[in-house]
Amino acid sequence: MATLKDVARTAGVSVASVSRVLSNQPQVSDALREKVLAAAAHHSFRPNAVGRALRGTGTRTIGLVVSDLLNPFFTELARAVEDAAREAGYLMIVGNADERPEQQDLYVRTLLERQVDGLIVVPTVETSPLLREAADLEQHLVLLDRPASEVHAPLVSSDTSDAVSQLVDYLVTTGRQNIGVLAGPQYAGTAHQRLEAVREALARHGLDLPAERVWVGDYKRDSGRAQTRRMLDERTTPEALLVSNGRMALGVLDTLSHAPVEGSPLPGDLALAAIDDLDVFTLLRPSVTAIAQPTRELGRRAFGLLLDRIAGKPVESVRIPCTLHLRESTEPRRV
Amino acid sequence: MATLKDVARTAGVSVASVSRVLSNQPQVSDALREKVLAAAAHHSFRPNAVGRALRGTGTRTIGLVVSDLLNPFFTELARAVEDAAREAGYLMIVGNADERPEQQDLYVRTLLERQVDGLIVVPTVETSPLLREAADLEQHLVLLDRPASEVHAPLVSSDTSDAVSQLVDYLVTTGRQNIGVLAGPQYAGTAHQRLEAVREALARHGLDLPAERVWVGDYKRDSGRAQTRRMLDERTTPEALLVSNGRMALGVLDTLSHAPVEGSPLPGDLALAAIDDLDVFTLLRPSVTAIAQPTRELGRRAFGLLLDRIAGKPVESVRIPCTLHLRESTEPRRV
DNA sequence: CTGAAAGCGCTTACAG
DNA sequence: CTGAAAGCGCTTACAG
Repeated sequence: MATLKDVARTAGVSVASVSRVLSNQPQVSDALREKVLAAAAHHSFRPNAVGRALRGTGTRTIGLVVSDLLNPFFTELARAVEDAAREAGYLMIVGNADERPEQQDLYVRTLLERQVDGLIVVPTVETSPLLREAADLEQHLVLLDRPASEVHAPLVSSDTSDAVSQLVDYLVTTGRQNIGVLAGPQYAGTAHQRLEAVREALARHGLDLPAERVWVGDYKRDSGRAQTRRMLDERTTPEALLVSNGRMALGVLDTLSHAPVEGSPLPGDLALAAIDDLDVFTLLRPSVTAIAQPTRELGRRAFGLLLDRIAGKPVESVRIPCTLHLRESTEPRRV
Repeated sequence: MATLKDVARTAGVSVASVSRVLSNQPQVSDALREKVLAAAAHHSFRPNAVGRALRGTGTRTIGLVVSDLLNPFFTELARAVEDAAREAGYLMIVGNADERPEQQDLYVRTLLERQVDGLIVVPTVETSPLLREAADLEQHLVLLDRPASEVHAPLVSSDTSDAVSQLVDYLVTTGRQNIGVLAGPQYAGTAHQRLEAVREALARHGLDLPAERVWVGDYKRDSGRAQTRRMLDERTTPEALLVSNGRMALGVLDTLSHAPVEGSPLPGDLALAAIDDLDVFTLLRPSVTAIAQPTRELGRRAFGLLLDRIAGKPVESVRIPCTLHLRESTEPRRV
């Protein structure tokens, strides 16, 4: 590949002049500009961003590390961050931690070494010494979706409590008091919050959430299947089940539709709702009630905060409320 | 951030020695190694990959530009490439062209400027001067999933013809001769191939595929909805419809399930099959027959070819066959 | 085994 | 308006 030097030689000018022309600096004569542009075109010159970055003007690159890129929620989140980044002239590099702390740290380390101008992380686990260190070393860091303890960085997350509260109100007032939860994994900061939101909403009706009505999965589809089998085996099926994320809900549905008893128990016997709204929920029969997260808004705000941090402005954590979509899967019994 | 120079100063040695220790070169004394490691730890030293890359040892980064990252097929494809890259010690940067040629070129240009060691592209359109130029300038380029004309680069793609042939055989021998196709957009190289595969399979049975039984969408869900409405309005519904990708099939299902006539026409009246197998197809009722692409294999092979190119080995294009999954949506009429 | 020095491709004060 | 020169952080022949 041709370099500035090559272009300078064919144009018969200095590399400094070539650099000025190609970076659109105003103080250059038209004659010089013309010579340089012709030479650049002749060489199919493409600037080397590595050289430029080393000089210290930043890399115009941000990193995004998500906990699981195959999860459609994170795919859409990544997409929102990417759109915002591209509009602002930044390139986004995504790393997929796949819910593995070592892999998360591998990406964080790699991205820092590549001198990204800032980093957005959906923490896989609640605690990471590397993230803590990065924040303390004044790296530009923004947390997204999930909190991470002792990491001094702003967090952009969704607030499920209002929507959960509306959902619980609806279930209880239509006769379902015996409500169970398929919660997310301990290590994910969101799992705990969502569980608490249900507990508080129930408490407002004077109801409690005993341990035998809480199952725990890992946010993947298979755990939805496994926990549902356990629930059916234990004959402890509640009247309504609130599933902490979308993919587990698919697993639940899959197992219910293959349950030993002919026919699906929905919605007659078991009302079902998910936190996290998937495209397909409207296609299934019964369609699935869900709490939709403000996904694109989350991504957009996270990038906004990061830009502010890079620009040295003060930033604060942000919480954005979710929306409840009532569908067939929570309709009251017909009796 | 601390640099090699800082570490050298505190260790009381030269930067060359620090570099040698930190890159695990063998010819260093234990005493020196110890001093350097201590100093590096003291500074929380993190090597600057930009400095290293400029020196000319490559960036250990590859770029992947996909035509639409929100399409689960490409998400999984990206994931497969990422896994292969990570295992080989490479970082992958994804760019999402969103089916827009200018955006594809933006990413290709940006990635080349950042000195990626190689580039894998799912071409949004059949032709791109920039891609052609990149290939001709000896950049390491591999095309994935879709061909691009006049671009001198190897292609890794899936071969649907066998699976389509099996599917058509099944439909015809079980009494469905009037077969229609919802094809993909002209600009995608795969769309044409898939349509031809159906045409050839039908020809083997002495059947043809007239223009009035071919609808054209853009691989997105909404176009599945729109074309289905057209089909219903025109009262030209065939006995079986083969949809060229998964998301359009979801749109078709959505519209059929809301069709004016009560009840879904599946599978009694209209057999449905998709090219591209989505997770949810097994959850829907009827479950949806699909031709599954060897997604992970495609991603893995593409990265393999790229590594070979980078290593200077000769590489050839690869085609990998698809697999047919017969499900309820193509079951013969019960009559 | 270790160090001094050159150089990767760029940008930007500093002169003129 | 233009050029010569320094320097970003690293690696690697070249000496010793």
